[in-house]
Amino acid sequence: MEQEHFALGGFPRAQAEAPSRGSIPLRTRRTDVGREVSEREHAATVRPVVSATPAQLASVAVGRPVRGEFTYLVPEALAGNLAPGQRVLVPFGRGMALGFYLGPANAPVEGGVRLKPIQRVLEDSPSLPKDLIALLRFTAEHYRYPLGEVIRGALPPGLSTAVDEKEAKPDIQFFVEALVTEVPPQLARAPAQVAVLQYLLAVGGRAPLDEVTHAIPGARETLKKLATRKFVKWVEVTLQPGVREGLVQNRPDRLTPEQALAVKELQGAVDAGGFQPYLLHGVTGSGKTEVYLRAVEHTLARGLGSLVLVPEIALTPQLVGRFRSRFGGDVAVLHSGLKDRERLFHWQALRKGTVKIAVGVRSAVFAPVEHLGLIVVDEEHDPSFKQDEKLRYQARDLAVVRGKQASAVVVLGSATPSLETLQNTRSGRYKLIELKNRVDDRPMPTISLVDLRVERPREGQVTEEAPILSPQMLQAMEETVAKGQQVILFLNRRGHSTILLCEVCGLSLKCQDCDVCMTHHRSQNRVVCHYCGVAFPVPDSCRECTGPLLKLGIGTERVEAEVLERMPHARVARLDRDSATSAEKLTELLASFARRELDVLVGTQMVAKGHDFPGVTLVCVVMADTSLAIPDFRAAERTFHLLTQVAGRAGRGKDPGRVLVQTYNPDAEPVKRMLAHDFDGFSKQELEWRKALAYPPFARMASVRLEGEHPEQTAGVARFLGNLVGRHMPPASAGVRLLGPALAPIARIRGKTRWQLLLKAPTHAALAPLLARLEAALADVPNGVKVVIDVDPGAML
DNA sequence: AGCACGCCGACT
DNA sequence: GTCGGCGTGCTC
Repeated sequence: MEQEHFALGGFPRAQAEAPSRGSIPLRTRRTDVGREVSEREHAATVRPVVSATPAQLASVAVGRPVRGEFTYLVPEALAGNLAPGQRVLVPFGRGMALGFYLGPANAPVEGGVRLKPIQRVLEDSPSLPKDLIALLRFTAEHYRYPLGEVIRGALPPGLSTAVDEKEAKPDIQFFVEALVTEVPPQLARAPAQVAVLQYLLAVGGRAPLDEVTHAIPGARETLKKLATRKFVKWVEVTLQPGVREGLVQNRPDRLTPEQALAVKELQGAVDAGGFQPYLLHGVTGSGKTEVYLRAVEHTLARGLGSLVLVPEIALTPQLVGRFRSRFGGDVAVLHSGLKDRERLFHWQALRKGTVKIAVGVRSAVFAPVEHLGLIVVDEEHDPSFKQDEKLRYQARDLAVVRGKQASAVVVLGSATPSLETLQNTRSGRYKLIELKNRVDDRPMPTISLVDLRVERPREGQVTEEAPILSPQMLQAMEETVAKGQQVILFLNRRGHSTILLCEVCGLSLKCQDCDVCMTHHRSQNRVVCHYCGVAFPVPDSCRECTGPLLKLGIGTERVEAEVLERMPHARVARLDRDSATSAEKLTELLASFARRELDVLVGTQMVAKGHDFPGVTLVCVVMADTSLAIPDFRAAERTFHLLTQVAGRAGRGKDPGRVLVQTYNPDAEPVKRMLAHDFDGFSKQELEWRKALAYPPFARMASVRLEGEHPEQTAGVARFLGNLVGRHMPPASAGVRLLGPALAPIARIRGKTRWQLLLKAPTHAALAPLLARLEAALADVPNGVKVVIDVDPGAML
């Protein structure tokens, strides 16, 4: 408001605004005919006559964190040579900046700015294809992020700096190829070589060297040994279409009737051309991946490109392997481990159309796949599709937008679809394809409940030694291991005990800088804050009153310890962020479990994701309650997803699976419904609840998060922004609601006070003007307070 | 993000 | 009296 007044010179709005629209920034000038015209008019009437071409003005996104597009003059030498999507060098501020030519600008800039000319063009053919420009523009607009930064972030590092075009070095890539079809017995005493060879065989016998060395550390040396023993050979491959002979050996001949129908439907849609979104709702183990593969195969045969998004490559090596083994060099696998040069190479290969399939994590939604015919989002409900820093985009949502812009078929696949996608299907926007049965008629696992209120009486004392595995669970584990089958134990909390409570004064040990309890990690003999990472030796008494500390709340470390104690003969490992410290460690642990070198795997949600371990016949949920109490409107949905996904790890091989769920809340909706395999019932109920309270998918949200050193100042800014929203609130009929400002659920992290505001509205369009206001107001926020706007937020924490 | 301009403390 | 602290503001 203050700013508006200042800009308008204190005139009453009505008087000041009308003339300002057209003429404020324009000086007048005298023309040949002696008539006074404004510069705007001058530009419009005289310039085309004086100099030849009308398209002398270029709209350019500058690769700096500044909002909006900038207008530049097109030097005569470049006129006609510019193509949208080209990287250009532009004078910006005092120096030069990387820019992206977006197209001709139609009007000169207001405010009497003297335009500067584009310095030069950095490449002959545009790095950005046209349809990507549209997607990136949408992204910048929707998620309120500077367009130049959005573009720069989408490009591989080699293209996101102002250097001249460079061809990615290798048009060849090193592959390694297995010369045997199974692990030869003479390797029995060389586990490293076995591991590498097994990886190679698992992905179809051939893989890029980089991929293998990324998956298995030290594989380079191991491969050299294998090569001298003639078990593998090195191949130089020119990445061009048609290098996939002999790569289709794991293609099943038969599909289930459901799969066949799904494939037929998708192939038909690809043939028909045009935008068509689908939800592929298939129970765990129903063979969704094979449906994707067939659809991609068909799309490729039509000469069209495919884009496949997966939640986390490290957790889905099998899926990547299947794409690799089916399509060989026609696939670009885009993951975080790529080196700059590889990234650039893949980008250019896709851009040139020599590689037509991209498989990757959320950022791959911006991969320059040419002639896009099909987009697949696997495990579409997975929260990792939402980026939680900088540009806070939802890759699954952008995939649908991209599909629409490119007139492509979009397949969102999941066993537990998000309620957003489900609602889009119910409303008829997406078509539904269902896979209700598992492949080979494998039964769904049987699920049974252990009511901890009954099964684990407190016996009058709560101690560190109180058992956490019920007799039923232990017995089931014993039976399973005795049969040579495998067990997964799931608990979504790290550490040994999660609360250290003083027996005398009742205070629990909290982090000094964060508003959370410290977790005891016994293996490190330390207490750790899971938010800021601070750690120190376990205190033996209360900080306040020196009373003795009680260790409450269980984590995976404690579960592991108990399994080791109760089943000393079993081979046990733990999989969580503490044990899988690197991507390599993680793959190694998973591979080791897959090779059945372990009987029991204890883990956090890392064990829940799409793994395919045929040996697992028992899944135990140690405590289903951990994610129920989180103050987030999606807590129930998350819990249901997590439980269903982890249960889905059971019985994927020839032996039937079973699931045991321990809980203190057997009547909680997600627990009850998961037990009954009742996805429809759960989602119906949950959707009703969301509708009643106007939460997504029946509303759009944006959250404004503040974080600041000084509690008072931060609170002040939160109130300021709250007032600002209040003043610009549209009429009540628009249905926009402001919740807060309020202290965030975790009010302090790393010593910074946190506040948040939540905006809800029936549509994003109703929200957009408010967000624009907020964004403009951020300039007035003092430096000590950081504010971010999160459009379509994932978690509320 | 850079890189200015711009008003208040310790130094030749 | 100057050198310089980093607080706001702009970059076509």
